[in-house]
Amino acid sequence: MFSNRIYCGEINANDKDREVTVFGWIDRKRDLGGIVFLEIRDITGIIQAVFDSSVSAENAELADSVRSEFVVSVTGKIRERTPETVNPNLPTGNIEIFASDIKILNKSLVPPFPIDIRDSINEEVRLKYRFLDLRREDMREAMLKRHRMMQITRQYLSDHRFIEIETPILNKSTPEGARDFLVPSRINKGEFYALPQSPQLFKQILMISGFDRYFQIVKCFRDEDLRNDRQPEFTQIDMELSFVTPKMIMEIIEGLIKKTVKEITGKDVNYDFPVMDYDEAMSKYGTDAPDTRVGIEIRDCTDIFINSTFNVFSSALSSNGVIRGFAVEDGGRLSRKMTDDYSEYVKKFGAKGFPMFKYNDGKFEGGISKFITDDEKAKLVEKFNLKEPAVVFFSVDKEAIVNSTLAHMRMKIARDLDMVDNNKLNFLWVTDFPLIEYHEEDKRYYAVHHPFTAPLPEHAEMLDNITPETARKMKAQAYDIVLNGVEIGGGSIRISDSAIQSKLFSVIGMSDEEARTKFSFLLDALQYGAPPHGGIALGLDRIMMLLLQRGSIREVMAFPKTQKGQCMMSEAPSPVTEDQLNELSIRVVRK
RNA sequence: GGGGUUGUAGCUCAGUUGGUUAGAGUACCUGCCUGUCACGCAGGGUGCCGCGAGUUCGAGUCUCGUCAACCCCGCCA
Repeated sequence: MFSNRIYCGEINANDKDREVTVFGWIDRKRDLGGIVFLEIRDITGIIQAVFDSSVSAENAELADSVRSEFVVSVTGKIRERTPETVNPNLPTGNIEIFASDIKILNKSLVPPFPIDIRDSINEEVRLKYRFLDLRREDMREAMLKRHRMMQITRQYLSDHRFIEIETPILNKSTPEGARDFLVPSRINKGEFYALPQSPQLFKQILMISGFDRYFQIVKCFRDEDLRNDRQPEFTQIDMELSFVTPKMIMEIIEGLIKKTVKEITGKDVNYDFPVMDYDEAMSKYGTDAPDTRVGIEIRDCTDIFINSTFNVFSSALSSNGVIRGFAVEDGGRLSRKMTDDYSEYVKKFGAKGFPMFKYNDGKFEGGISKFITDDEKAKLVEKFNLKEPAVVFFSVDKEAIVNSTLAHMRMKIARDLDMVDNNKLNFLWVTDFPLIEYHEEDKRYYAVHHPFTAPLPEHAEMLDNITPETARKMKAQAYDIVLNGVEIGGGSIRISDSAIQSKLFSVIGMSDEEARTKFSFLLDALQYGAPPHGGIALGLDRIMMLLLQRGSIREVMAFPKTQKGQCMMSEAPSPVTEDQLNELSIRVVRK
């Protein structure tokens, strides 16, 4: 019965006079009495079928009896529409099926929300009825393009000699980094697997095994709080290569990205991805993932105000703070209300305020301008290259707060003033991340990327003599790829010198025994002829989100979870039976 | 753990200063209609105003609490 099927969206004028049968859902019905139009939808698109009661009253009556989302088969002859009845809004709008038969294959309840229009519907309802939501145009497009991206990736990487190898989902827990999802072991009572945060250790093992280029499109799991670009399970395009430099990896990734962007969006990315080191990104943009679509840059003004008598500035400077700011050439569009709101808004970043002044016709006005000396004014004009009417904002606090505040406000103001070009795709490599970071509260160092990341060769000896200050200066062979201010991937060259590896472990406060219990198999393997190697992982969901210009990665995932990690459709997570718990020797403690 | 926004018909949303019978569009149901394509026309209200307390003669509206979704900080590479 289904063997002579043709897809709705694939019928065209060349099929004229052909008798076809389509199978699909009722997208819409227009009953004009003696004539009934049905729009039939399948995975490829929509086609109109016509039922004329003067040809078959029986068929027209049956067509009239269908409702939205009924599943039908329609048989008939393809014919061209007369010019005045062509629908230019429909890809198949120049033709239609002149139906000779219709069968109702299944009925449907009235759907809880419309399938046929691109209206924004409450996400809670969409997620509960995801099976219906996925029938809608936006989701269908997202799923088809996501499939396309995975196909391109597999083809491209295979062409570049990468081999796709699966790694375990049931894994060993390592308390470094994000929280693990744990899975109790029935056979080994009291013990747990962890779901992988990434296949990091296994892909390094594969290098040692001689598979010199590995890749995998793989689910990763992190039990952390959610955001619009963060889900507890997400998909990475993970890879690892032997005998490579960062430059080689970056070239391979650029090739893949450019091909993907072309296929998914039709756009050409005809520039080499700029490379910026971490220190420059932090000083100009206050973040390691700058959105370079916005030209506003941060400038350090600490030296200008070193002798300032303005209390806000002087007290911050006396407690080791910094003063940084940026200028917005706003053409007078920033209102008093907006700047007032901003000084409230910055509090979420830990800032106490958001001092500003306006620059107009060579004069400083409003805000803190009366606390600025003529000498300071001259220096500020030069520092920010002030010419046009502009507003200059400052942040004054500890460096981390200043960076965070300015990074966020730079983007917020740009969005408020409509200064962000949504058609741009600004890719950027950020390199030379710090290798380790000192945590004030814990009084210890942490690996910024992960503890197998190699330092820059010329910085390796700094490991012998680490202080919180020198730690900031020791850089890693680590690189992130950023698109429009979102980190879409990152990786590093790994340590293959066991002396450096054990030094690094000791610096981050991990004893040999501790390292051995956590990573024993990798440390063992590294002693059996480990090739120099490195890798990278791309966030598939985030890339799709950005390329399709969707507001969250949930829009490009078939079955995402809510912010509380729940699936509205299956209602996971859920309690389990006492028997199941007993079998696992687990008791739930209720608080 | 914290801050914010939202929650009224299946869906999208309005609802004034607290005022007596809670509305619009759409969907849905019934009928009419032979070239529609967001078809049109006529008729029909299908409601736990998220939930629970409180204030009040009276609460969709005010207060407190609570739940959920979303956004953000912390957290997370």
